[in-house]
Amino acid sequence: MSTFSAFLKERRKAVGLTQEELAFKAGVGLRFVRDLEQGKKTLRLDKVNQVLWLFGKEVGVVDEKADA
Amino acid sequence: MSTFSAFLKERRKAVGLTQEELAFKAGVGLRFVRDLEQGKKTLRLDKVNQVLWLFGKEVGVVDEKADA
DNA sequence: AAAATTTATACCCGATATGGTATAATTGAT
DNA sequence: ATCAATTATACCATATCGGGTATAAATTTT
Repeated sequence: MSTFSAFLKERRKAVGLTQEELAFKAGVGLRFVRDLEQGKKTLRLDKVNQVLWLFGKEVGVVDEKADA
Repeated sequence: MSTFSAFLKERRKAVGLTQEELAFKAGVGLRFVRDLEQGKKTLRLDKVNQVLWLFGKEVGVVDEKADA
């Protein structure tokens, strides 16, 4: 499950950004941010990282079903 | 940095599997396992998960530069 | 309430990841 | 040191991701 979806959707709103603004800041396409928040599971690792880095986070190994 | 590389390479050897066996068990191609352990950064999230699940782990959000 | 903004869904296209295979290099065993 | 097994690198094919755009739906603002 894309915990990324929940995490980012919340974080983005917390700092008051639109998907479009976030996409621009992260250097990814708007479509990607949408797919990401929609929970698409086949995203590319590096692109996800580009977004997470905006929040001081990144993709890593966690225990199964764990919630970061 | 693909912490995945280090994590999986070590874990795989710990259980005494070859890349080929791991690939088969995970249901991914041998080439993918190789790319993964080689630290390729543009891998697909779902494929990485297929491998991590074999070890009770998965991809998740972690603090930047953190080591799981 | 309507209007405006934001988000979701659908389509096309180009770039590339994945899988397969082959070969080279490396590692391990005898 | 030789031979076997494992791993690394390279090439080709197919599938699909990411970006862009357009439209619909949903949310927010007034």
